[in-house]
Amino acid sequence: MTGQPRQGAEDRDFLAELHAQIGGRLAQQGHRYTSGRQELVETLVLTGQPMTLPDIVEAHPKLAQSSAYRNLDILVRCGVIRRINAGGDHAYFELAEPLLGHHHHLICISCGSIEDIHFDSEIERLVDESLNEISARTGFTPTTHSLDLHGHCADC
Amino acid sequence: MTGQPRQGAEDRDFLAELHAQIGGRLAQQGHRYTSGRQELVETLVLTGQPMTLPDIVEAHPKLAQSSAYRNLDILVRCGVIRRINAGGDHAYFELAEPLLGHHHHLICISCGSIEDIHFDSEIERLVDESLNEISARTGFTPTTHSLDLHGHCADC
DNA sequence: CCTTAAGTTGATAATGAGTCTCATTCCTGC
DNA sequence: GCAGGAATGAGACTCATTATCAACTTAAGG
Repeated sequence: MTGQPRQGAEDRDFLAELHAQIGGRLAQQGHRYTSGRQELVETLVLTGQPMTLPDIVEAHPKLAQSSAYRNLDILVRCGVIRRINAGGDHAYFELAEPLLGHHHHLICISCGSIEDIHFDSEIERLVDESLNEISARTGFTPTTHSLDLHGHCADC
Repeated sequence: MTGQPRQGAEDRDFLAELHAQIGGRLAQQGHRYTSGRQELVETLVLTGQPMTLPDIVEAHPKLAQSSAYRNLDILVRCGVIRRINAGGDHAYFELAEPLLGHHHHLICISCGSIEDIHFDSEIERLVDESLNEISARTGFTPTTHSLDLHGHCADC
């Protein structure tokens, strides 16, 4: 479901529904779902992997840098896009979890690339339990967790 | 062991041994363990929580900003200190896991504070298993994992 | 339609965390 | 002691990201 570029016929339906959902979310916050924002989202969906801003602009040169940054920020605020701080020069962006599903990342400490991975749901359940217990004990109110694996990717 | 400021008598032994270990690591890479670097380490140890560079300089105004950055970088390269990218303006620094033990973080998305937490070792074992399996399948060579909880701290 | 208000865009300027430079100072082994 | 390498600190610099602002687009009323 995740991690694959989308192009087929049923994926057009997926895109249409996604756009509808996102349009709703933006409207709730008094924002418009303009063509530039749609292209931003489609670029992320079609790539199927987290992208940096230079990645995005390169893949879609029509998007002005300043607008891309501004729109990514708005989409992040609206919960449509998630910003990933991998430690390199640039932040990475991908669809937010409500749209893409809960998952984690393989982060290469050599080349900085990021790949999505999915965990066994049993493990997720156990981790969630632990986290909830810790939250209850410390008065911390969790919204999400991130479990990322750092190392060297197959190419490095 | 972690998360508590250190001041007591047996903690002086801990510090002495720590300094010895770190000195060895630095020497291996042809670096000296100067007083500025020792103070950097002690500030982190005594605080017992991840700190940003402004935190460190405020706690120890003798340290010049440029030297602090340079020395943190060297200590990170030598595996003595770990850099945490929490997403805020500043990176956080803490003792590396070989010195502080494996642990995770509560990251407040309001005020940006970071607190150390420890997991049940059984959970850690299961997570490690999953991660190893994923690594084997994808050709990824892991060095470490990060499991952080994002949300609002008790004060926010 | 016309108007108006609000949202958006893109070029550009500004911000600021982190890095680099370099002259000076400090160590350390000989 | 002293020569050579390492470290320091002040300041200049880089560059990802944000803010600014005038021009443009859109949506809703009247």
